Amino acid sequence: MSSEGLKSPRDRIIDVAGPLFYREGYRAIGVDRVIAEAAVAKATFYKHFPSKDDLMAAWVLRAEERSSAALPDEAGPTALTDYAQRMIDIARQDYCMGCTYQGTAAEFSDPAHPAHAAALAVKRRVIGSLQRRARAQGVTDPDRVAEQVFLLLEGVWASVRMFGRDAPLAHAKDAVARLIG
Amino acid sequence: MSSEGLKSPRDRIIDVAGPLFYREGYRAIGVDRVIAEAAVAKATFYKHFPSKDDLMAAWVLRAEERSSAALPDEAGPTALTDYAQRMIDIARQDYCMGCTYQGTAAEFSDPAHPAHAAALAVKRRVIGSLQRRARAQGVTDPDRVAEQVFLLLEGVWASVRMFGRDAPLAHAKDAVARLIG
DNA sequence: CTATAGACAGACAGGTTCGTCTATCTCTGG
DNA sequence: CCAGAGATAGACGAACCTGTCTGTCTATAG
Repeated sequence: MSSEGLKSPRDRIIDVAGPLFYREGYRAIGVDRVIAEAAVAKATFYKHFPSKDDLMAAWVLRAEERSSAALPDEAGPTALTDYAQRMIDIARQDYCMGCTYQGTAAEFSDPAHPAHAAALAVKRRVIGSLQRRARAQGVTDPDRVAEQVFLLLEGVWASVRMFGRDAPLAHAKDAVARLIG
Repeated sequence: MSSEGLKSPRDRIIDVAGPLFYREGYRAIGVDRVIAEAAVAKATFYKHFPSKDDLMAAWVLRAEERSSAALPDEAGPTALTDYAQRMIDIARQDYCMGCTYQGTAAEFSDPAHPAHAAALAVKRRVIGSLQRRARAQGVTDPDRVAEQVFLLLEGVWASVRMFGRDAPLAHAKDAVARLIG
Protein backbone atom coordinates (compact mmCIF):
# COMPACT_ATOMS: atom_id res chain seq x y z
CA MET A 1 0.00 0.00 0.00
CA SER A 2 1.32 3.40 -0.88
CA SER A 3 1.75 6.06 1.73
CA GLU A 4 -0.61 8.21 -0.34
CA GLY A 5 -3.49 5.90 0.25
CA LEU A 6 -3.21 6.19 4.01
CA LYS A 7 -3.81 9.91 4.06
CA SER A 8 -7.24 11.37 4.18
CA PRO A 9 -8.54 12.88 0.94
CA ARG A 10 -8.30 16.32 2.43
CA ASP A 11 -4.60 15.96 3.17
CA ARG A 12 -4.00 14.36 -0.19
CA ILE A 13 -5.61 17.32 -1.92
CA ILE A 14 -3.50 19.84 -0.06
CA ASP A 15 -0.35 17.78 -0.58
CA VAL A 16 -0.95 17.75 -4.31
CA ALA A 17 -2.25 21.29 -4.72
CA GLY A 18 0.51 22.95 -2.70
CA PRO A 19 3.41 22.10 -5.00
CA LEU A 20 1.24 22.82 -8.04
CA PHE A 21 0.35 26.27 -6.76
CA TYR A 22 3.93 26.83 -5.73
CA ARG A 23 5.45 25.93 -9.06
CA GLU A 24 2.88 27.22 -11.52
CA GLY A 25 0.77 29.66 -9.57
CA TYR A 26 -2.73 29.61 -8.16
CA ARG A 27 -4.50 30.95 -11.21
CA ALA A 28 -2.58 28.69 -13.56
CA ILE A 29 -3.82 25.53 -11.86
CA GLY A 30 -7.41 24.44 -12.35
CA VAL A 31 -9.49 22.42 -9.96
CA ASP A 32 -9.67 19.63 -12.53
CA ARG A 33 -5.91 19.34 -12.49
CA VAL A 34 -5.82 19.14 -8.71
CA ILE A 35 -8.45 16.44 -8.45
CA ALA A 36 -6.85 14.46 -11.26
CA GLU A 37 -3.41 14.44 -9.64
CA ALA A 38 -4.83 13.85 -6.18
CA ALA A 39 -6.91 10.95 -7.53
CA VAL A 40 -9.97 12.38 -5.86
CA ALA A 41 -13.52 12.88 -7.05
CA LYS A 42 -14.77 16.36 -7.68
CA ALA A 43 -17.57 15.95 -5.18
CA THR A 44 -15.03 14.96 -2.56
CA PHE A 45 -13.03 18.04 -3.28
CA TYR A 46 -16.00 20.36 -2.82
CA LYS A 47 -17.05 18.45 0.27
CA HIS A 48 -13.79 19.33 1.98
CA PHE A 49 -13.25 22.77 0.49
CA PRO A 50 -16.15 25.12 -0.21
CA SER A 51 -14.17 26.72 -3.01
CA LYS A 52 -10.77 26.74 -4.66
CA ASP A 53 -9.93 29.85 -2.68
CA ASP A 54 -10.47 27.94 0.54
CA LEU A 55 -8.03 25.30 -0.60
CA MET A 56 -5.46 28.01 -1.21
CA ALA A 57 -6.02 29.50 2.21
CA ALA A 58 -5.85 26.05 3.82
CA TRP A 59 -2.56 25.36 2.11
CA VAL A 60 -0.96 28.62 3.18
CA LEU A 61 -2.22 28.20 6.72
CA ARG A 62 -0.87 24.67 6.94
CA ALA A 63 2.47 25.81 5.58
CA GLU A 64 2.42 28.57 8.16
CA GLU A 65 1.90 26.08 10.97
CA ARG A 66 4.62 23.80 9.70
CA SER A 67 7.12 26.56 9.14
CA SER A 68 6.65 27.95 12.62
CA ALA A 69 6.95 24.45 14.06
CA ALA A 70 10.12 23.83 12.07
CA LEU A 71 11.69 27.07 13.20
CA PRO A 72 11.32 27.24 16.96
CA ASP A 73 13.04 29.95 18.87
CA GLU A 74 16.54 29.01 19.90
CA ALA A 75 18.92 30.70 22.25
CA GLY A 76 22.68 30.63 22.16
CA PRO A 77 25.37 32.99 20.98
CA THR A 78 24.80 32.20 17.29
CA ALA A 79 21.00 31.96 17.25
CA LEU A 80 20.49 34.72 14.70
CA THR A 81 23.43 33.81 12.54
CA ASP A 82 22.33 30.19 12.48
CA TYR A 83 18.83 31.09 11.38
CA ALA A 84 19.98 33.30 8.55
CA GLN A 85 22.52 30.84 7.28
CA ARG A 86 20.05 27.99 7.35
CA MET A 87 17.56 30.06 5.36
CA ILE A 88 20.18 30.87 2.77
CA ASP A 89 21.11 27.21 2.48
CA ILE A 90 17.47 26.28 1.98
CA ALA A 91 17.01 28.95 -0.65
CA ARG A 92 19.96 27.54 -2.57
CA GLN A 93 18.52 24.04 -2.82
CA ASP A 94 17.97 22.85 -6.35
CA TYR A 95 14.23 22.50 -6.08
CA CYS A 96 13.72 25.90 -4.50
CA MET A 97 11.90 28.33 -6.74
CA GLY A 98 11.48 31.16 -4.28
CA CYS A 99 9.42 31.88 -1.22
CA THR A 100 5.91 30.45 -1.03
CA TYR A 101 4.63 33.48 0.82
CA GLN A 102 6.17 36.01 -1.53
CA GLY A 103 4.51 34.19 -4.39
CA THR A 104 1.21 34.21 -2.55
CA ALA A 105 1.43 37.94 -1.89
CA ALA A 106 2.25 38.53 -5.53
CA GLU A 107 -0.79 36.65 -6.75
CA PHE A 108 -3.17 37.94 -4.08
CA SER A 109 -2.41 41.62 -3.99
CA ASP A 110 -5.35 42.42 -1.74
CA PRO A 111 -4.03 42.32 1.85
CA ALA A 112 -7.52 41.45 3.07
CA HIS A 113 -7.56 38.17 1.17
CA PRO A 114 -7.08 35.24 3.54
CA ALA A 115 -4.16 33.90 1.54
CA HIS A 116 -2.31 37.19 1.59
CA ALA A 117 -3.12 37.66 5.26
CA ALA A 118 -1.76 34.23 6.08
CA ALA A 119 1.43 34.94 4.16
CA LEU A 120 1.79 38.23 5.98
CA ALA A 121 1.34 36.48 9.32
CA VAL A 122 4.23 34.16 8.48
CA LYS A 123 6.52 37.06 7.72
CA ARG A 124 5.57 38.88 10.89
CA ARG A 125 6.37 35.74 12.81
CA VAL A 126 9.74 35.51 11.08
CA ILE A 127 10.55 39.05 12.10
CA GLY A 128 9.58 38.26 15.67
CA SER A 129 11.77 35.19 15.66
CA LEU A 130 14.67 37.19 14.25
CA GLN A 131 14.26 39.77 16.99
CA ARG A 132 14.28 37.18 19.73
CA ARG A 133 17.27 35.46 18.25
CA ALA A 134 19.07 38.78 17.92
CA ARG A 135 18.56 39.34 21.63
CA ALA A 136 19.64 35.81 22.41
CA GLN A 137 22.78 36.40 20.43
CA GLY A 138 23.37 39.55 22.42
CA VAL A 139 23.81 41.90 19.48
CA THR A 140 23.58 45.61 20.10
CA ASP A 141 20.37 47.16 18.75
CA PRO A 142 18.67 43.80 18.15
CA ASP A 143 15.50 45.18 16.54
CA ARG A 144 17.45 47.10 13.94
CA VAL A 145 19.63 44.11 13.15
CA ALA A 146 16.63 41.81 12.95
CA GLU A 147 14.91 44.07 10.45
CA GLN A 148 18.01 44.41 8.32
CA VAL A 149 18.65 40.69 8.27
CA PHE A 150 15.01 40.18 7.38
CA LEU A 151 15.30 42.49 4.38
CA LEU A 152 18.39 40.69 3.20
CA LEU A 153 16.76 37.27 3.50
CA GLU A 154 13.73 38.49 1.61
CA GLY A 155 16.09 39.61 -1.11
CA VAL A 156 17.65 36.17 -1.18
CA TRP A 157 14.25 34.54 -1.71
CA ALA A 158 13.25 37.05 -4.38
CA SER A 159 16.55 36.55 -6.19
CA VAL A 160 16.11 32.81 -6.24
CA ARG A 161 12.74 33.20 -7.90
CA MET A 162 14.15 35.62 -10.45
CA PHE A 163 17.52 34.04 -11.25
CA GLY A 164 16.97 30.41 -10.33
CA ARG A 165 20.26 28.63 -9.77
CA ASP A 166 22.19 31.66 -10.99
CA ALA A 167 21.04 33.82 -8.09
CA PRO A 168 23.86 36.06 -6.88
CA LEU A 169 24.14 34.58 -3.42
CA ALA A 170 27.89 34.12 -3.13
CA HIS A 171 28.19 36.87 -0.55
CA ALA A 172 24.81 36.59 1.12
CA LYS A 173 26.11 35.00 4.31
CA ASP A 174 28.88 37.55 4.48
CA ALA A 175 26.27 40.29 4.26
CA VAL A 176 24.41 38.80 7.21
CA ALA A 177 27.61 38.78 9.22
CA ARG A 178 28.27 42.42 8.38
CA LEU A 179 24.76 43.46 9.39
CA ILE A 180 25.02 41.59 12.66
CA GLY A 181 28.34 43.27 13.24
CA MET B 1 -8.49 67.46 -26.50
CA SER B 2 -7.27 64.99 -23.96
CA SER B 3 -3.70 63.83 -23.93
CA GLU B 4 -5.02 60.28 -24.26
CA GLY B 5 -6.44 60.98 -27.66
CA LEU B 6 -3.13 62.06 -29.04
CA LYS B 7 -1.41 58.77 -28.40
CA SER B 8 -1.49 55.96 -30.85
CA PRO B 9 -3.80 53.06 -30.02
CA ARG B 10 -0.79 50.87 -29.38
CA ASP B 11 0.65 53.19 -26.76
CA ARG B 12 -2.76 53.66 -25.21
CA ILE B 13 -3.18 49.93 -24.86
CA ILE B 14 0.18 49.50 -23.16
CA ASP B 15 -0.44 52.52 -20.93
CA VAL B 16 -3.70 51.04 -19.75
CA ALA B 17 -2.64 47.41 -19.54
CA GLY B 18 0.59 48.07 -17.65
CA PRO B 19 -0.97 49.37 -14.44
CA LEU B 20 -3.70 46.75 -14.65
CA PHE B 21 -1.18 43.93 -14.91
CA TYR B 22 0.91 45.54 -12.20
CA ARG B 23 -1.90 45.91 -9.72
CA GLU B 24 -4.01 42.83 -10.35
CA GLY B 25 -1.77 40.45 -12.23
CA TYR B 26 -1.54 39.28 -15.81
CA ARG B 27 -3.89 36.35 -15.49
CA ALA B 28 -6.44 38.34 -13.54
CA ILE B 29 -6.91 40.85 -16.36
CA GLY B 30 -8.80 39.86 -19.47
CA VAL B 31 -8.37 41.30 -22.92
CA ASP B 32 -11.92 42.65 -22.74
CA ARG B 33 -11.00 44.72 -19.71
CA VAL B 34 -7.95 46.14 -21.43
CA ILE B 35 -9.77 47.17 -24.58
CA ALA B 36 -12.63 48.64 -22.57
CA GLU B 37 -10.37 50.83 -20.44
CA ALA B 38 -8.19 51.74 -23.38
CA ALA B 39 -11.30 52.67 -25.41
CA VAL B 40 -10.04 50.58 -28.27
CA ALA B 41 -11.74 48.10 -30.53
CA LYS B 42 -10.90 44.46 -30.21
CA ALA B 43 -9.79 44.26 -33.82
CA THR B 44 -7.43 47.14 -33.19
CA PHE B 45 -5.95 45.33 -30.21
CA TYR B 46 -5.24 42.19 -32.19
CA LYS B 47 -3.89 44.23 -35.05
CA HIS B 48 -1.17 45.66 -32.84
CA PHE B 49 -0.56 42.62 -30.64
CA PRO B 50 -0.75 39.10 -32.03
CA SER B 51 -1.75 37.84 -28.60
CA LYS B 52 -2.19 38.91 -25.01
CA ASP B 53 1.20 37.43 -24.24
CA ASP B 54 2.78 39.76 -26.76
CA LEU B 55 1.19 42.71 -25.00
CA MET B 56 2.71 41.53 -21.73
CA ALA B 57 6.14 41.17 -23.29
CA ALA B 58 5.82 44.59 -24.94
CA TRP B 59 4.95 46.17 -21.62
CA VAL B 60 7.86 44.61 -19.75
CA LEU B 61 10.26 45.49 -22.53
CA ARG B 62 9.09 49.09 -22.59
CA ALA B 63 9.39 49.31 -18.82
CA GLU B 64 12.88 47.88 -19.15
CA GLU B 65 13.86 50.56 -21.65
CA ARG B 66 12.43 53.32 -19.51
CA SER B 67 13.99 52.10 -16.30
CA SER B 68 17.43 51.85 -17.81
CA ALA B 69 17.02 55.31 -19.32
CA ALA B 70 15.92 56.70 -15.96
CA LEU B 71 18.89 55.20 -14.15
CA PRO B 72 21.98 56.05 -16.15
CA ASP B 73 25.36 55.31 -14.73
CA GLU B 74 26.70 58.08 -12.58
CA ALA B 75 30.12 58.61 -11.12
CA GLY B 76 31.03 60.45 -7.98
CA PRO B 77 31.90 59.47 -4.43
CA THR B 78 28.31 58.67 -3.51
CA ALA B 79 27.14 57.01 -6.72
CA LEU B 80 26.22 53.69 -5.11
CA THR B 81 24.75 55.17 -1.97
CA ASP B 82 22.65 57.57 -4.01
CA TYR B 83 21.24 54.79 -6.16
CA ALA B 84 20.26 52.64 -3.21
CA GLN B 85 18.68 55.48 -1.30
CA ARG B 86 16.70 56.63 -4.30
CA MET B 87 15.39 53.10 -4.81
CA ILE B 88 14.33 52.88 -1.20
CA ASP B 89 12.56 56.22 -1.46
CA ILE B 90 10.71 55.06 -4.56
CA ALA B 91 9.69 51.81 -2.92
CA ARG B 92 8.21 53.76 -0.03
CA GLN B 93 5.90 55.84 -2.23
CA ASP B 94 2.24 55.43 -1.46
CA TYR B 95 1.27 53.98 -4.82
CA CYS B 96 4.12 51.46 -4.87
CA MET B 97 2.93 47.89 -4.61
CA GLY B 98 6.24 46.18 -5.16
CA CYS B 99 8.60 45.57 -8.04
CA THR B 100 7.12 45.08 -11.50
CA TYR B 101 9.81 42.59 -12.42
CA GLN B 102 9.50 40.52 -9.28
CA GLY B 103 5.79 40.30 -9.94
CA THR B 104 6.45 39.26 -13.53
CA ALA B 105 8.87 36.55 -12.45
CA ALA B 106 6.33 35.30 -9.93
CA GLU B 107 3.60 34.98 -12.51
CA PHE B 108 5.81 33.62 -15.29
CA SER B 109 7.89 31.04 -13.51
CA ASP B 110 9.34 29.67 -16.71
CA PRO B 111 12.64 31.53 -17.27
CA ALA B 112 12.28 30.91 -20.98
CA HIS B 113 9.11 32.96 -21.22
CA PRO B 114 9.80 36.34 -22.86
CA ALA B 115 8.25 38.21 -19.94
CA HIS B 116 10.39 36.44 -17.35
CA ALA B 117 13.45 36.84 -19.55
CA ALA B 118 12.84 40.56 -19.91
CA ALA B 119 12.43 40.93 -16.14
CA LEU B 120 15.64 38.99 -15.61
CA ALA B 121 17.44 41.26 -18.06
CA VAL B 122 16.40 44.29 -16.03
CA LYS B 123 17.78 42.79 -12.84
CA ARG B 124 21.05 41.87 -14.49
CA ARG B 125 21.35 45.43 -15.69
CA VAL B 126 20.70 46.69 -12.18
CA ILE B 127 23.49 44.52 -10.84
CA GLY B 128 25.81 45.85 -13.51
CA SER B 129 24.90 49.39 -12.65
CA LEU B 130 25.48 48.74 -8.98
CA GLN B 131 28.89 47.29 -9.74
CA ARG B 132 29.95 50.30 -11.79
CA ARG B 133 28.66 52.68 -9.16
CA ALA B 134 30.48 50.73 -6.46
CA ARG B 135 33.70 51.20 -8.39
CA ALA B 136 32.92 54.86 -8.97
CA GLN B 137 32.40 55.27 -5.27
CA GLY B 138 35.75 53.64 -4.65
CA VAL B 139 34.55 50.98 -2.24
CA THR B 140 36.80 48.05 -1.52
CA ASP B 141 35.60 44.82 -3.09
CA PRO B 142 33.00 46.53 -5.29
CA ASP B 143 31.49 43.36 -6.76
CA ARG B 144 30.79 41.92 -3.37
CA VAL B 145 29.25 45.16 -2.13
CA ALA B 146 27.16 45.51 -5.28
CA GLU B 147 25.73 42.03 -4.86
CA GLN B 148 24.95 42.57 -1.21
CA VAL B 149 23.27 45.91 -1.83
CA PHE B 150 21.31 44.27 -4.62
CA LEU B 151 20.01 41.57 -2.29
CA LEU B 152 18.99 44.16 0.25
CA LEU B 153 17.14 46.24 -2.33
CA GLU B 154 15.34 43.17 -3.61
CA GLY B 155 14.27 42.54 -0.05
CA VAL B 156 12.96 46.09 0.17
CA TRP B 157 10.80 45.58 -2.93
CA ALA B 158 9.54 42.22 -1.74
CA SER B 159 8.68 43.65 1.66
CA VAL B 160 6.69 46.47 0.13
CA ARG B 161 4.60 43.97 -1.81
CA MET B 162 4.04 41.88 1.30
CA PHE B 163 3.52 44.56 3.96
CA GLY B 164 2.37 47.52 1.93
CA ARG B 165 2.84 50.75 3.82
CA ASP B 166 3.83 48.83 6.94
CA ALA B 167 6.96 47.45 5.37
CA PRO B 168 9.81 47.37 7.89
CA LEU B 169 12.06 49.82 6.08
CA ALA B 170 13.06 52.10 8.93
CA HIS B 171 16.63 50.83 8.90
CA ALA B 172 16.97 49.96 5.24
CA LYS B 173 19.19 52.90 4.36
CA ASP B 174 21.32 52.23 7.40
CA ALA B 175 21.77 48.66 6.20
CA VAL B 176 23.01 49.90 2.85
CA ALA B 177 25.52 52.14 4.60
CA ARG B 178 26.78 49.21 6.67
CA LEU B 179 27.17 46.97 3.65
CA ILE B 180 29.07 49.67 1.77
CA GLY B 181 31.25 50.11 4.84
C1' DC C 1 -16.00 63.96 -54.55
C1' DT C 2 -14.08 59.64 -54.03
C1' DA C 3 -11.19 56.12 -52.43
C1' DT C 4 -8.58 54.06 -49.07
C1' DA C 5 -6.63 53.24 -44.43
C1' DG C 6 -7.55 52.50 -39.99
C1' DA C 7 -10.35 52.63 -35.87
C1' DC C 8 -14.87 51.51 -33.91
C1' DA C 9 -18.69 48.35 -32.08
C1' DG C 10 -19.90 44.08 -31.08
C1' DA C 11 -21.43 39.29 -32.36
C1' DC C 12 -19.50 34.87 -32.51
C1' DA C 13 -16.83 30.37 -31.95
C1' DG C 14 -14.10 27.27 -29.34
C1' DG C 15 -12.16 26.23 -25.30
C1' DT C 16 -11.61 26.45 -20.24
C1' DT C 17 -13.01 27.19 -15.44
C1' DC C 18 -15.61 26.79 -11.21
C1' DG C 19 -18.94 24.56 -8.95
C1' DT C 20 -23.31 21.43 -8.80
C1' DC C 21 -25.51 17.29 -9.52
C1' DT C 22 -26.73 12.32 -10.31
C1' DA C 23 -25.63 7.77 -9.90
C1' DT C 24 -22.58 3.98 -8.64
C1' DC C 25 -19.24 1.69 -5.70
C1' DT C 26 -16.94 0.26 -1.35
C1' DC C 27 -16.23 -0.02 3.04
C1' DT C 28 -17.71 -0.49 8.18
C1' DG C 29 -21.02 -1.47 12.19
C1' DG C 30 -24.62 -3.89 13.99
C1' DC D 1 -27.27 -9.37 5.53
C1' DC D 2 -28.19 -4.73 5.49
C1' DA D 3 -27.93 0.22 6.26
C1' DG D 4 -25.45 4.20 5.86
C1' DA D 5 -21.35 7.09 5.38
C1' DG D 6 -18.22 8.54 2.28
C1' DA D 7 -15.63 8.04 -1.88
C1' DT D 8 -15.69 7.65 -7.16
C1' DA D 9 -16.77 8.83 -11.97
C1' DG D 10 -18.21 12.01 -14.81
C1' DA D 11 -22.02 14.80 -17.08
C1' DC D 12 -23.63 19.35 -16.88
C1' DG D 13 -24.53 24.58 -16.65
C1' DA D 14 -23.19 29.18 -16.43
C1' DA D 15 -19.67 32.21 -16.79
C1' DC D 16 -15.48 33.71 -18.67
C1' DC D 17 -11.45 34.16 -21.83
C1' DT D 18 -8.95 34.40 -26.10
C1' DG D 19 -9.05 35.34 -30.69
C1' DT D 20 -11.76 35.93 -35.30
C1' DC D 21 -14.99 38.01 -38.04
C1' DT D 22 -18.52 41.23 -40.09
C1' DG D 23 -19.93 45.59 -40.80
C1' DT D 24 -19.87 50.84 -39.90
C1' DC D 25 -17.74 55.27 -39.25
C1' DT D 26 -14.27 58.87 -39.82
C1' DA D 27 -10.49 61.22 -41.73
C1' DT D 28 -7.17 62.11 -44.93
C1' DA D 29 -5.16 62.06 -49.88
C1' DG D 30 -5.65 62.72 -54.54
